[in-house]
Amino acid sequence: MNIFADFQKVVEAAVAQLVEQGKLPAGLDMSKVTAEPPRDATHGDISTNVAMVLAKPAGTNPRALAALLEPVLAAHADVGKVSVAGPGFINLTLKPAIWPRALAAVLGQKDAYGSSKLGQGEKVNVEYVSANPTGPLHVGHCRGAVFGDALASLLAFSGYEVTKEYYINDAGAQVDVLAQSAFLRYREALGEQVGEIPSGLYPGDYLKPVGAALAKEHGNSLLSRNDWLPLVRDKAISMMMDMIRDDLAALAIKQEVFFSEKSLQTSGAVAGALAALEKAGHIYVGKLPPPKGETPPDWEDREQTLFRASAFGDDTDRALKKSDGSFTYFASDVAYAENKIARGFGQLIYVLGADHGGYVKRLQAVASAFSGGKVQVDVKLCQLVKLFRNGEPVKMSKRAGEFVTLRDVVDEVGADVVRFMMLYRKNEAPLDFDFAKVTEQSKDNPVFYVQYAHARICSVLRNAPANLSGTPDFALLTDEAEVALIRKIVEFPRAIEAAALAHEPHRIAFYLYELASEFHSLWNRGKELPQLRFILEGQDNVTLTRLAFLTAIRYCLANGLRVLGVTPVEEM
RNA sequence: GCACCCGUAGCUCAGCUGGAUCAGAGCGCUGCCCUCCGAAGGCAGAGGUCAGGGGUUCGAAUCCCUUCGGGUGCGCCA
Repeated sequence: MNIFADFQKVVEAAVAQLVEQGKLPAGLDMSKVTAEPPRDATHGDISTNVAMVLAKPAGTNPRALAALLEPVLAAHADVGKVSVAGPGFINLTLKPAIWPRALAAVLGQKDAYGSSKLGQGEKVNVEYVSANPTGPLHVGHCRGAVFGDALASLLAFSGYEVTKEYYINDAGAQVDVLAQSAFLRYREALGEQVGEIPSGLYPGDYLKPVGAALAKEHGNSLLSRNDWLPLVRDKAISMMMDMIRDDLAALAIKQEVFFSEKSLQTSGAVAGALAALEKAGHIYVGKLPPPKGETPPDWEDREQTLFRASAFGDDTDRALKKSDGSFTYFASDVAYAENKIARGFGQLIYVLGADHGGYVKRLQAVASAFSGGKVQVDVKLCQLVKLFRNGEPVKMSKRAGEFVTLRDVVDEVGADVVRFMMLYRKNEAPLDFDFAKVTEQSKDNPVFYVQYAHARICSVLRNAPANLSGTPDFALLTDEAEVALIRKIVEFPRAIEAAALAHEPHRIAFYLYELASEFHSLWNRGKELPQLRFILEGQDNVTLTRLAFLTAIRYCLANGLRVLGVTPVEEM
């Protein structure tokens, strides 16, 4: 039950009724009409802008239109009072009976409270992480990983059919370097002294097991073969991907599709995709102008095979083949997009690092070219995470292989903390992550604060006497703090829906923080006003009511946390 | 030079896709609240020309233009 969505329909019906009576013209655009909680709760329970939005197209003014709508809305069974305020807001105060019904609905829906059919089963592809399979994930990958995963589960919760996907970059030069690095470790495993790993190769110890595995599998037979590279490469990639999957599992992330870039090339999909574009007239051979301003010193003016991305909103056309005729990385992306679209996705979401900003338009251009503009592409760019330890920035040197791995962070502070903190900020805002702060058990730490609210509720429920008699009666919840919480509970589905539509999971994190805050506030009122406590001896009806009330709050907290992939803990 | 992101309180950031006593939260600062289900909390005070300027309309922190300031990226790397 989402009373705001419900009342939006009520408002629309009221307009339709007036149209039918000939008091309003037909064909009014309802898309900007909203029904939302008013900023100030004293204005009522639901506020709609219908009169202001429709006044002009209806050829009247907001106050007059509001006056027309007022009696129609007042006739609704759940509406207690209608008032017109300000420039033409219509405020509805609902009859008190609606709240017990709303709370009862929450208790009935349990774990499903907040879920919806918003997406109507539309197929959505969320691609995230997609780190090169050349080593373990590092902190930089954390944010995109968590963000993508939370967004995927948010969309699934909202009625979309979501596929979580990882694109394996197993076709470029970097995996040959990986193979060479692994081969060195192989020789090392056979007893050779390899010394310092030459620069340009991957120095990390994590390739030692790959070398050992190769030695175990092949003995020294690879040394005498000159075709060892593909074999070593495949083994190394496979072991790196196992490691990456393990890293992701530590963050409770499990993607279902791991899509190989190489498979696109070997299967001919890349050539096929280019042929399709060619046929549609989106490809030509030509020269790109050098970038404005400083011309790169190594600039050579050469002909390339180009995609007419500029026809689809990109700044310039994009190279599909290098000057030597081989495919660019982007060509694989083109084939990959074609593949995704062929699989029937209506929306493609890419979660990328902020350094891929220049890539957004060409991805949209490709999808547009293949789908005729029908498939939507949303690229979510995640800004950098800055690590701190007690206020001091953590230094990382990539050259020396001294980067902080994702695993290091998760091992130190726990998956729940990492996940919540990564989501407690808009994706396009940079994020500071201080090891000391995020593990602190105080209200300064939002993860803790929200979890604490949930644990406190569980604590009360544990302490409740078993043999209460009577029935809950939500009409007994009349204190302002209680009423505020009921409103907040009722808002939950709306918060989820808004977050899903905007592809912004951080909104849920903020909602949960606010909900927790209202709860802690009510709790403390119980210190000053003992009659507000949850468990009251000898007043079973009140106690039962408040326990049911707490349970409803708990569903909001737990369901919201679950969407974010954070465990709702019962004790701390 | 071009494109994208950002600019809100001393600090870190929200602001529900244009709404109303709307300028908010947390930290920090000042002062309060445990005989009581978890004080691991809560309440109150001080603090901002929403970077500057213009425009769009009933209405702008939010949309458009522009200036300034910060970040990222910019043919064949992946």
